[in-house]
Amino acid sequence: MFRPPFKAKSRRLPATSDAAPGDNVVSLSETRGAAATKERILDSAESLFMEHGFEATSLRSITAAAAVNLAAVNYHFGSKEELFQAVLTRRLDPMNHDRLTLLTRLEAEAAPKALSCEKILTALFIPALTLARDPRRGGKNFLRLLGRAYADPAPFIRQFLSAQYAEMIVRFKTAFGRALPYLPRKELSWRLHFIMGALSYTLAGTDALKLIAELNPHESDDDEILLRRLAPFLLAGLKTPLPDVSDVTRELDVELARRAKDDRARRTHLTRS
Amino acid sequence: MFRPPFKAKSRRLPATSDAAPGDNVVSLSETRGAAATKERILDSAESLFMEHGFEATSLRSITAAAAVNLAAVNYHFGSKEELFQAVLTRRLDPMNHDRLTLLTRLEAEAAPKALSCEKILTALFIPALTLARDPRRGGKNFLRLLGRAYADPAPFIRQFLSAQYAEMIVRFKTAFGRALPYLPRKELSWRLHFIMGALSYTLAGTDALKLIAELNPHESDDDEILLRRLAPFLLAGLKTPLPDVSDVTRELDVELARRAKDDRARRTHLTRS
DNA sequence: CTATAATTCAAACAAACGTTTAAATGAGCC
DNA sequence: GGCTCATTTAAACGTTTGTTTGAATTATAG
Repeated sequence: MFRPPFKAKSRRLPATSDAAPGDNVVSLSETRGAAATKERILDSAESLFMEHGFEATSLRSITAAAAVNLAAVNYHFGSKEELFQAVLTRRLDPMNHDRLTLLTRLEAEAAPKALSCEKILTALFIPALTLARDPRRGGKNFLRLLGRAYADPAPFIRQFLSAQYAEMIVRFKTAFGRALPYLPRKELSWRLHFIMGALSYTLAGTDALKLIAELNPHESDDDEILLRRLAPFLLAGLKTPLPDVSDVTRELDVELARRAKDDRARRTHLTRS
Repeated sequence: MFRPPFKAKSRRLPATSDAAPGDNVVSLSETRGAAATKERILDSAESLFMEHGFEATSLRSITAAAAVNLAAVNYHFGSKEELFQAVLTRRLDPMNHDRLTLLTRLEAEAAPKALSCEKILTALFIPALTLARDPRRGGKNFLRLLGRAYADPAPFIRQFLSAQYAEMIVRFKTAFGRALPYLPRKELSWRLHFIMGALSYTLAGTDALKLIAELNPHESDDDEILLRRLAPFLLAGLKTPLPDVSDVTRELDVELARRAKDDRARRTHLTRS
């Protein structure tokens, strides 16, 4: 009997994991015990969810890769959805916390002057890069998984990500607002939206576009090079003057007007024939 | 008996659809017949794939929404995967063809001078916008679906998209290369990658980030406004000087160095204790 | 009208899915 | 040692999945 207490916030831990939180013993030489089982499941799930997506990854493939019993997922996490959230939380939570900490420190260092956009963007990028470069954790896998989760239609994923990102986004938006006081708040919201989109999309590393870039395989795997190129690109967009004085919107208007005219012409031609 | 000939490239069409290709009779007042069945399936599949993704959408839900028999999908398209490809092809093929045509025309108009980045970006955006605004076709649904397909891990989707985009990407890359001759080809590849990513991500319209933008609901649905904001943003990034003289990379280096130092300090502290 | 091929239909298929069950196993405490 | 939990295990649960089948239906051609 004895139903799994997976809903309990803090249940009695097994003997193998009585290390205080904060110690980085993680799970070295820990090959059995409940905590080790949970971690093996999380690791396998992370790479399999990354590779095939949430729906297309079966619990059987996860438990097989983790060398644990099928029922272990439901016992330790409750359900497949909760497992997925646990996979995301494990790395996303520290990363976003890292971002906030770094932003706060940089703000304190720059006080009383406002932080530059360069430094704010740095606070956004560095924690992601740190995660990607950490060899202990499957950081690269995770960032890909995260990028995919952003585009996943499943409601529970979207809800979860919104909640996870909400606080961080607000903080960064006010920071950027201070750095770009001339920029209307709504325009800033758009640009921040574009930045987060480009970041998550780029880190997802969809190889569907690898042929666009003609990159050396090893180079496209280096996230540092990637962010080093992405950051100036996004920063230029962030700092650009308001769109209503831009050349490109004028070109858009020209073509839109031409299409409208063509459309009218085609319509009258059809009614006459 | 009479097995479905869904592999035959051009099989005899039913009586209701003997219109020559190119006529835009589409399927008005066509509520029965094989062609109408195929189109109803495509419409339902488009919106359901958009809403739930490929894996999470069942053939039963598609056929129910289309009011056709369950077996109709396998009869007319062969399999679920082929149906998905048909859904993408139906709109993506004309849209990319439209892009190439528009680019060619603009190049001819500007000859012998090189095309400006603004005009090239226009050739990239206008066909997508035209598709989105066409009320006859579920353009908006489709663009969302497309954005999601870009992030889908399924191999057959990635392969398919690569093939669909290959030609168009090459043409646009050479056009941008002519407009930005000072820019190294590899850097251009990166920036084009970022542009395609931001475009697909933005058009996907993931509402996970709606709270970032604090937008009016109706405003976030207007793809024209969206592209009007996105275009100047991306254009500024495209035209920005090389990253090795950028301020933001310097800031990235500062923080990376600091992290490396902290890391060394932490390591020595641990070995001493 | 009749023959013939194309399409639709209800039903069934085997396989895979997430989840649940109850017994077996394991380790820590008195 | 015996007791008590937490954990693991193998098996089965009931659904749902994409696909196939063969007959019924419909439309076209001669």
